[in-house]
Amino acid sequence: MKNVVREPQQERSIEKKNRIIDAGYQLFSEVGYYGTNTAEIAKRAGVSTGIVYGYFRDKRDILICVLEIYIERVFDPFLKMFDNLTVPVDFDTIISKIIDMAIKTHKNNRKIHEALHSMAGSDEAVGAQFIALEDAITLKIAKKFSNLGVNIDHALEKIHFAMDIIQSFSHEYVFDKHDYIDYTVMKDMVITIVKDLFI
Amino acid sequence: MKNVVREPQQERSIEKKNRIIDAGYQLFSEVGYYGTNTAEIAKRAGVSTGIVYGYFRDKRDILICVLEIYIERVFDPFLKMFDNLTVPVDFDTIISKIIDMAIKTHKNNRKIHEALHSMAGSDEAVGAQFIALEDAITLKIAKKFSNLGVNIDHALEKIHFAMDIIQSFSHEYVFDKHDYIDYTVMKDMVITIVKDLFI
Amino acid sequence: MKNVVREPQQERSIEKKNRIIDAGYQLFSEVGYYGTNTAEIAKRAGVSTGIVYGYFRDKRDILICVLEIYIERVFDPFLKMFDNLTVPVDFDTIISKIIDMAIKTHKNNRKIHEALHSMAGSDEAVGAQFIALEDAITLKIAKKFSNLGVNIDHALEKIHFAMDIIQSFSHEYVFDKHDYIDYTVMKDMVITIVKDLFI
Amino acid sequence: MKNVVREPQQERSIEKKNRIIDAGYQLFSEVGYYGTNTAEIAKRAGVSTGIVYGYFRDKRDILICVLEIYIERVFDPFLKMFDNLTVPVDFDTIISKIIDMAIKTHKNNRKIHEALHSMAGSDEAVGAQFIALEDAITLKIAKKFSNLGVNIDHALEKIHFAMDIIQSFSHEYVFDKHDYIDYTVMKDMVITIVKDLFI
DNA sequence: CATGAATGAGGATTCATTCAT
DNA sequence: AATGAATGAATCCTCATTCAT
Repeated sequence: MKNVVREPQQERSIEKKNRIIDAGYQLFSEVGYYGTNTAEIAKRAGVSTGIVYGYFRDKRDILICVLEIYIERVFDPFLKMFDNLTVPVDFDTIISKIIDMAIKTHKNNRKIHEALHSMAGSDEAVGAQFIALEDAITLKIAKKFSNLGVNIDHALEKIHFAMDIIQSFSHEYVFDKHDYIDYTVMKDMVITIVKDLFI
Repeated sequence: MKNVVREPQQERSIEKKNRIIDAGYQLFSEVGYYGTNTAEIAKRAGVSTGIVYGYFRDKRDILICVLEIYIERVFDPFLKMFDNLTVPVDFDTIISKIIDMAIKTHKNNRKIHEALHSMAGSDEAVGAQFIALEDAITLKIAKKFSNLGVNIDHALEKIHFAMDIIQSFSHEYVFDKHDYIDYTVMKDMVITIVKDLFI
Repeated sequence: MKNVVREPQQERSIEKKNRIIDAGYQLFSEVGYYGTNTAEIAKRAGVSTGIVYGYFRDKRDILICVLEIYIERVFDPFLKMFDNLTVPVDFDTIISKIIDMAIKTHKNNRKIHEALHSMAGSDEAVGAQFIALEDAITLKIAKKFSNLGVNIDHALEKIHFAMDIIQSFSHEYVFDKHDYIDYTVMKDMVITIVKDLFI
Repeated sequence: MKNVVREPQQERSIEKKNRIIDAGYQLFSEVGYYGTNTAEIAKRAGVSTGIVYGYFRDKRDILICVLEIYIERVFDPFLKMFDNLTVPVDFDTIISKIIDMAIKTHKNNRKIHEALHSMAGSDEAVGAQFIALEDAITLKIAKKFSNLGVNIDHALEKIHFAMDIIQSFSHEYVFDKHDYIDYTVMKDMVITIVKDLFI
């Protein structure tokens, strides 16, 4: 029974595992998955190369954990925005808030976002995680509306697509920086479009 | 003077260079940039590994050329759609056509699209190319409208964002396949939204 | 004073040391010396990896102990067969019995036998042990005959060689399984040959 | 199609492949399979580590090739001894010759013999090769006798077992060196025994 | 005595790139 | 211009052994 990955119970161990994930997070952000080697991760985490394999099956396993952290960090606050929603839904406010948050998280995580997304194509599990995430968000929001008694035609399609648009815009906003674009104008466009979808 | 990359003049040479690019195109599509090695590219192209470095500075150089071909293949026909545009602009028709074409090119090039996009984050030149491309399209379309005497408020922002939405949807359409989504419905949403932007 | 190997006095300790040896015995049998790692030995023995080095200098030291156990288990009963020998020696019976026992022990210990023998070539101590063992057996049997007043020309050579033949046959019998060989016939050949040596 | 092993056509290449095999042969002899690393093999062969994997799938592949060479070197001359056999068979002479040759080849190849045999237990292919070899020898000799019109009861068992005995003796002769054994006496015993088998 | 986390040297293998022909 | 053999640094991962607790 080789390749057994320790499931750390000790506080110190958990902290060490987290340090490794953090190091991976940073390095994948900085130089991408393929630009990072395990020795570097270990060094950055302040541990030996060997122990990395005490906590993770392999390098890819670190990637998966980084992905989990990323999702937690980026999407959990996003989902929480819908917890306090009340009727009548003030779409104007919520949409604006969501876009602001999307921009903010994109800004704070732009490099790791790129790095992870670029793996989605080649690594099945990573791709699946992203899809699962979109599903979770779409379904959760739909359920929320349903619970509030708000009926929306083609709710799933609208929610999903609104998300796509917002993502796309946030990405645009944070990365591309086409200098001929007035992003304030564009942001208003997004708000209008998304609002129109739901009202 | 080492590392001089031959600019092939002979027909045979040009054809050989293209074969290499094609091989790269295929392999990057199939297994991604990091999953491909130069020996494999050479073999697929029917040339020796050595000569690859006669035509290309390094492996990345092949990537850049593949990217060029990709852009040519995918975006040139896209741009041509606007050549025959006449006033009054039939937005309904043109938007529908564009979406159909976007879906079609996404379908035909889904793997290479993934592969190249995943490089945009880690390779500056690749990222720059994508941005330049978006610029070219946005500006060309804007100019076309201008030439036709069609005045649109915030034309650049609208065109750019319309493109983003269509890209996003095409991607969604071709890749994700969330089973709870009715993509026909979504497509109509996209058409409506984009039309509303311009009318 | 580092690296001092504890000589366990406590009963519990002795039992623990034996458990480690047993674990080594099993694992060396199953996957060979190089296919076994110390962590696995510790786990199988139900002890920590660290304490293994409390009882053994290093991994090889476990091997040596396993070898001792092996010799004890396999050859002691063999030697005991000669204890009750009486004159006139009934070679027919004793040879037959010895062959049967050799086959039986080979069968019961085939894997560890392989594992240990394969180390004899590369590890001097292991090789020496095997030689010492053969010496012990040969000399003990010779002495027995001498004590019984049985005189045999070139007794040492005959005994030693008889042993070789029987070993070789047992090995053949248990391992090779050439399907064109009738091992019953072969066994009779062995008995005849060995008998002829001594009568 | 990765991991393609060059099948060298060029003279220079064949010579290089042989140099690697020879280096493996030597090193496996000197320090065993597990005591040898590929870098060392490459160095000894005067090539780079990389090219080793141009000629061999992996380290084990080198072992297999070494085994082939070993078999060729050791057993081919052995088989050739039977080519010129005529009736009536002079068992006395041929057996004596075979034993002499067996001793000689054992002497010349004692270390590699040990190294390869020690792998037979853990590597299925190596084990199978040894068995196939014994089969080939046994069957070839049997056929020879048959072709010569020499009829032997239980020929296969006798030939096989004679081989076993000779092997065993040669091994004894070359390796063990129990100092109380007179190997000249023992050799005569072997000759007598084997002769008695066939006459 | 005991634990099991930690170490880090070592090893097999890959692959972008160069070079002799 | 072309070949493909050759290079060797780099990488992932293992595991015997040590050490803090």
